[in-house]
Amino acid sequence: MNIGEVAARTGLPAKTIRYYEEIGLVSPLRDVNGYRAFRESDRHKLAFLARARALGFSIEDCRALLALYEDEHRASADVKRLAERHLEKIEEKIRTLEAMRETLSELVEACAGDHRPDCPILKGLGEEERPAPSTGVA
Amino acid sequence: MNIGEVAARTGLPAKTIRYYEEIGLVSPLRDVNGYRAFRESDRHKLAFLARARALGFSIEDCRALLALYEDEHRASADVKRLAERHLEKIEEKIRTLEAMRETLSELVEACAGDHRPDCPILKGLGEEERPAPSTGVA
DNA sequence: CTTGACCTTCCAGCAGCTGGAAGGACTATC
DNA sequence: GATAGTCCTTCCAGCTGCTGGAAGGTCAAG
Repeated sequence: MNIGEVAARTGLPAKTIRYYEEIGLVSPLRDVNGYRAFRESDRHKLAFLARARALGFSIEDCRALLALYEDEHRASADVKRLAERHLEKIEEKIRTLEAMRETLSELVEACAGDHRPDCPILKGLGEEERPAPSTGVA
Repeated sequence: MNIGEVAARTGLPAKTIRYYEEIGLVSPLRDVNGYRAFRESDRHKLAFLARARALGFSIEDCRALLALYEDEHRASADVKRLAERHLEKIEEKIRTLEAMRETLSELVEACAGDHRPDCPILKGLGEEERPAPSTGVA
């Protein structure tokens, strides 16, 4: 199987597959003409990688997952630990993004979006943080 | 004001401030000793940038926002458009991450996480996509 | 024999910093 | 005046995970 076919069947760009070989995630054989010769097992590994990447696992996590995948004597606890840590990172990212969305959508809603220069978005970005937003009652 | 003080007051690392100068986001003066001499306006700009970056705006968006900020004849519509586009990207990212979280948390929950090798997470990653999950009824 | 689609390697670049080396400048203390 | 410690400077390299492009080899069809 040449790289083009593997690319088509895994959905990974050929460039990416070459890169994965370079960093040692797959090791296809070589034909006499120098072309990479992928076995079924290579294609399978690449498909595994594609799915792990699609779940947001880092390359190093993928490497670890692949090693566990190939290790018949693995403990599922090791896999689970890895996945849980990743899940937490995802949740953390979601929280960060939701905070951004919250702030940003407030600003956007407050902005007239017309020809005038007054703009709560720029105002919000330009303002020094307030020491304490008191109610004005001493 | 030296870079250290600006860093402390904006929360930006000195390295980042130097980088922002390099890419033309700020242009502090220089003392005779070669040290950067930040004016209040520089500090203000950097604080603006820090907040815009914290909302996830790209550097190029920040550059545009800064230009609008400094332009008294801007139209708030331009700012709003930029912010809305960014908001959409954030929402897109959130959706992607939530899909990941969904899939991943299902896998994690299904995994015993013990000493045995059987692991739904690895199984999920290793499986070829099904042609059609029929009910078995022909 | 040429065309075109494939494949190869290598090098550069993206974003947005971050780390480290090597060295100058300033402040305080002895 | 020497020394120590902290600040500042520049420059270069590296991080993640690819992606694009140049220059060239290979193969199948006509």
